[in-house]
Amino acid sequence: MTAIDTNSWQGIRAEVMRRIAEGEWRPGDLIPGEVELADEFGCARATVNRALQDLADSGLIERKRKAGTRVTLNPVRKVTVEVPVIRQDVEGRGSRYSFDLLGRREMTPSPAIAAQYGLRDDAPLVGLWTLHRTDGSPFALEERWVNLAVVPEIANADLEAVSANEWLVRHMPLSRAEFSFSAASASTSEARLLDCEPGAALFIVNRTTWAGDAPITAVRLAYAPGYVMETVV
Amino acid sequence: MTAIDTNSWQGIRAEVMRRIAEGEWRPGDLIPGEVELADEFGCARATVNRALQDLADSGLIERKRKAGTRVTLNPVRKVTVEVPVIRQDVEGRGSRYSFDLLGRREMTPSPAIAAQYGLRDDAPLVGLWTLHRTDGSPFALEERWVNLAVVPEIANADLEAVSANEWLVRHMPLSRAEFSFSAASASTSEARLLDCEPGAALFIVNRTTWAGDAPITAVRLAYAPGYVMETVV
DNA sequence: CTCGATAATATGTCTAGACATAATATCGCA
DNA sequence: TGCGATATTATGTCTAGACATATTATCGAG
Repeated sequence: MTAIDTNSWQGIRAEVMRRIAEGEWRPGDLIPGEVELADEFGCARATVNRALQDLADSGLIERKRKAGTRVTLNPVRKVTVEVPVIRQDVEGRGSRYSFDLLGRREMTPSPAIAAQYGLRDDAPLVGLWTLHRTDGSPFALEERWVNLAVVPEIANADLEAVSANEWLVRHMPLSRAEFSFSAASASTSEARLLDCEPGAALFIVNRTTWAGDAPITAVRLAYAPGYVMETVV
Repeated sequence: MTAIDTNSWQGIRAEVMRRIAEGEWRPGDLIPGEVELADEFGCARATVNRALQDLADSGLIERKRKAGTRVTLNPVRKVTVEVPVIRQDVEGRGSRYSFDLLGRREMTPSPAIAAQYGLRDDAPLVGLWTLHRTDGSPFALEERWVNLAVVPEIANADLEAVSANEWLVRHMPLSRAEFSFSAASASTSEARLLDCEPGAALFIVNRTTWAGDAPITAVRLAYAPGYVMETVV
């Protein structure tokens, strides 16, 4: 028998999930307190606590001090997706990765960009346009700007050899990132580069990476038609 | 001073994040072991463990028994997004929610659907088409099928009064769901219903909900142009 | 030198008990 | 009755110690 022992926190989590899944505890219900469950499962309260905290993190239950724990009314709200580094995304599908650096331009932010990221309008930026390929075919089109005030060294980097993304990962400390996902129609130039019809629906990922208050880099990735992003368990 | 006490697990997490963010510990580096950190911070090892586990969950560090803990090489991979119930999404933006039930049809699965979900080809399904509105304007178009073998009662439900989604939330126990996100061009009928140009790029969310091995319902949501899904902190 | 058994080690988890904290319930007073 | 102070309670967190487990390092035999 490979069943999970019921007095491990994962076993308790599974049992609580089962009771919720089978309707024993219904959405909105108050479930027994930690001491009661610990008693039932014959384990320490801390173990029950670990299990319930995990379930609360995943949004299945809601907990409040003194008020107790209840099953969430609107179940699936938080979802985790993986936004892979493109190279790994491609290679993970068993294909060969390559990229073309299409263009590179020193620039200052447009008023909209300057306002959005709190940059001075004479802040030095580098704009980079890259086409990522899978087995030679277009995979995603990347439009990126990098804040030279924060990362001046990138001005001298050989971005033909290493993609800007990988360069930044290797040279900058980790930091906070914000993502958004949307859809957009391919412009004529995007269509040409991605080898699709103008107006085709593209999946768009925007990512901004920050170091403290200063934005390091902002990226817009337009995936070739057919790209699907899936949730992980 | 509202600074977080350094010997609470959240304080330790913050300190570890700071050391990573400021480059003290660089991507790929091995960081000190739990006992060493516990000693440095003057707390129990379990407290350090809690902090590091949390950071590992968020993908900032990677941990292996005996091998130790190191800073992740490819920082931002796991991202959490909220996929709200549409009514709450609309009302959360301060708008009035309404919906039209466009159509409803008893059906059996197409061969593709049957294969995908492991259904018999004579399994009874209900197909539902709904237009969700925000302040009267089209917001999202929903195409849904419900597995009548699992939820026979929905055949008699008044789905003009309560949307199918809310009915299911209220009557079915919570269960596992799978999501995918993509982009698609609006068909002529979709364009008419969503009040946009045919071919416009639509953001698509697919969701399948399972009870054990049996799929309960599958939904395809096509959002009106302009919809952006953002990550939560 | 290679391979398999064994030792060493960092993380994973559990326990029992304690105190902290937030939110609710209740009581007493005006 | 209304309201503020107080008690109660469920969860949140920490500790010190113990044992479990995965993985790596090492050592010995062939």
